[in-house]
Amino acid sequence: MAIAENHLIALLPRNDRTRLLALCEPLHLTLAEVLCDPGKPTRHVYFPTSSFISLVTLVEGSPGLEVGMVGPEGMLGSELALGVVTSPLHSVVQGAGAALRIPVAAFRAELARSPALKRTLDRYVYVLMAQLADSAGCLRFHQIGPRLARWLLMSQDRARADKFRVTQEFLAYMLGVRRVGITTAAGSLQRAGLIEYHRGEVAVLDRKGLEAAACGCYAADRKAYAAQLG
Amino acid sequence: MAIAENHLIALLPRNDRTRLLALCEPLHLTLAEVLCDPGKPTRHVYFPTSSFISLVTLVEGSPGLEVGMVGPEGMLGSELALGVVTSPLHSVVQGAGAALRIPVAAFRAELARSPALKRTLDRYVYVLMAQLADSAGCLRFHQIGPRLARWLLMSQDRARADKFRVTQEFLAYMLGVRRVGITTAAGSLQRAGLIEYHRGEVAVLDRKGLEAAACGCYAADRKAYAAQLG
DNA sequence: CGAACTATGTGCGCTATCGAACATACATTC
DNA sequence: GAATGTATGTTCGATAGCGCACATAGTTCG
Repeated sequence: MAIAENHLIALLPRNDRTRLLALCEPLHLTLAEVLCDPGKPTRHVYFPTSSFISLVTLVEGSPGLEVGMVGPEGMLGSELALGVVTSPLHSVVQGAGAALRIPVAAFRAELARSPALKRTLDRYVYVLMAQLADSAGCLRFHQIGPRLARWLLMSQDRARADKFRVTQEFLAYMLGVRRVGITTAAGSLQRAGLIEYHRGEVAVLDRKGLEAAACGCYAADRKAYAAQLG
Repeated sequence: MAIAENHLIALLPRNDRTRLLALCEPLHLTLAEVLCDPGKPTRHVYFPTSSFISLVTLVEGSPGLEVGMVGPEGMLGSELALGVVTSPLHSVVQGAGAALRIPVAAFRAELARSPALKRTLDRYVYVLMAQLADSAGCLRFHQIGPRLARWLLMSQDRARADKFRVTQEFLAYMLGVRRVGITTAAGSLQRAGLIEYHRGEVAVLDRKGLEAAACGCYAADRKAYAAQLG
């Protein structure tokens, strides 16, 4: 299954890809599952195929804040490419679905063996850094509405579906705002006919319109990814 | 000069260090000099020895926002370790002083030759990522006062002096707030006897007190650095 | 010495967002 | 079909920080 459903794996030359896939164990990620805690040793790397994951930073007893998103275009555990075996971030499953995983030891061995894999990961790390930096600027300068629109687009891309599940409570947590703030912003998007929202189920009705409503960070992120791994 | 004044260089084994230093051109960085623009190809890597540099992200016509700081503990151009020759960020000299620089081509060649250099850079990239993620959380959850205190401590560390030059205007730009916000916050710190501020010259009077006034992000950053490169 | 510039300080009304409490409405289970 | 839980909507007062305009005080330079 899932031969090329993850884009990073798809980018590998045939031989490297085959070897990597041989190490992979397919599994299902369930909503809200925590795949890794900051500081703790990474046990597996994950390549989402139809699932996606939020990267969440914690500072000083704050509730948390999403600073990155990983779906079939990326992977969890890219810090191994840097020779570091702990993640600085929380990783929470945000869209349930399928993923491939590989134990750390096996992955490191393959990393040492496959220069193509190494190069791909290096580039992905760079994309992640760009995403982190963007997140900070977006957080400071953009209002809730555009940030929400951006988030919905990013999720839609990764879920590879026009509908997906997410409560306002969760969204508030991700964006670092009150739930009420989401209620208001989502209400606007809905009234504008861009989305439909009902009890934890969002449907994107007008993709173009939503892109127009989102802040430029969405486009910037995509561009950064495309430049390195497009 | 400057044999081990940069910590990353100091970490290298003698032979690698000697080779690297042979490539280095010492130079003086002047205040507000822009060393690199996002998207543009990196021409040189820089190892500050007594200078320091701000990493600034730009989003959608916003004035900019500091997301990282590089002094004698780090370097500019670590993205080369990822095989990428453009930086995602602006780099602005924030503390004038000495640095070593190496043309990109020579540095890449040395990188290919020295596994120790590669490993050091990889770890540094990881530290930078942690700093970026922290910055985002700090920005969202911490108030101006603690953020300013953190910034002053980070600068003091990198300037390796108790006094350094910085205007409130510049500080406002770095922290992404109004100048007036800095006036107020700096006034508080001064009244509390932690710093002395006069026309672009800050003196840290009470280091411990300032650490207490800073948000936990300062300690977190140091810890992350020490864990990888301490 | 005076002019021009740079750096800091102050005051005022404004807005996005906050925090908390409460009100509905749909969904599930017994 | 009553009860419980989950998801969303509304209201209200509070506040951190904003944008702007203007005041003051060192500094530099002709």
